[in-house]
Amino acid sequence: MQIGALADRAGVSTRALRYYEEKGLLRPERTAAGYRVYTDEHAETVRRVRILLAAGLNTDMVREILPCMVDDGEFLAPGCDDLVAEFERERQRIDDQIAELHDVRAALTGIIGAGRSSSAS
Amino acid sequence: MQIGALADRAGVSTRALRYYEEKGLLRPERTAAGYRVYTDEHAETVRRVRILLAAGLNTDMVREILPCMVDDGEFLAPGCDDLVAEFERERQRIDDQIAELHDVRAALTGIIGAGRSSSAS
DNA sequence: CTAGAGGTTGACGTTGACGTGAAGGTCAAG
DNA sequence: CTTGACCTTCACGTCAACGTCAACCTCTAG
Repeated sequence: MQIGALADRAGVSTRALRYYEEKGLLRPERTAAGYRVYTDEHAETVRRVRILLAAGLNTDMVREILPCMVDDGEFLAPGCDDLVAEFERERQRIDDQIAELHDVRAALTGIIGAGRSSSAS
Repeated sequence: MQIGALADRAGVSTRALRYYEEKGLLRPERTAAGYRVYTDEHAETVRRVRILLAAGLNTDMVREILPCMVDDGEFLAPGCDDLVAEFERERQRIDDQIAELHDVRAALTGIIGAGRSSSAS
């Protein structure tokens, strides 16, 4: 699979895929001519990258987490033990973020609800 | 209250306060010399601005929402009716974001838990 | 009156995740 | 053997929410 095909399939730009490689998130093979070649595993990796980035992690964190995300989640990849503390900090950050989002959501709901009642009056 | 005092009290930089004003989120009075003068209400507004920005809204959305956030939340300020649809889209965005965060949180928890069990082995 | 703390308006710098050409190599099709 | 789609590597542009620095003004205290 070449870069364009993966881009279509994953719904991202080719620029993004090259960027992910530049940041060490993706390591495609190369043809003799220098063309990037991707596998289905790369596609799965891209899916995970998108989710992690969308959650507010930066590429450095994603690069550290990716090798620790094994399919079954049964045990940890070697070297991931040392990163647990960092992951816990990140999880705390996410919890804070979720709490803030709930607050804003409640505020919005209040406004929207008030809008309904005021438009009904 | 001058800009430095509000900055200390609200835990933000003076630059941020001037930026909020530039974006129309804050309208302090001025002394004859041109110094900005803030009230307790401005402090409350800044608190709300921080929360909304932290939740991923941009200054344009915050500017629209702020006048709709009345203290009791009982009824809506005039002109806010028209924005309800926009607020509902924003709430949907927040819901999506929360869902994504929960996914990532679960993934992190899986990794952290696996780390514990593997380090115990 | 003078120092110093704090205020003012520009205006350019920063960061992260890409967008957007430019200039050129590669490859299957006609 | 050339067109056209796709690929390559630079390398500068973008956008939001500020940070930072410059040059200058204002107010209070000693």
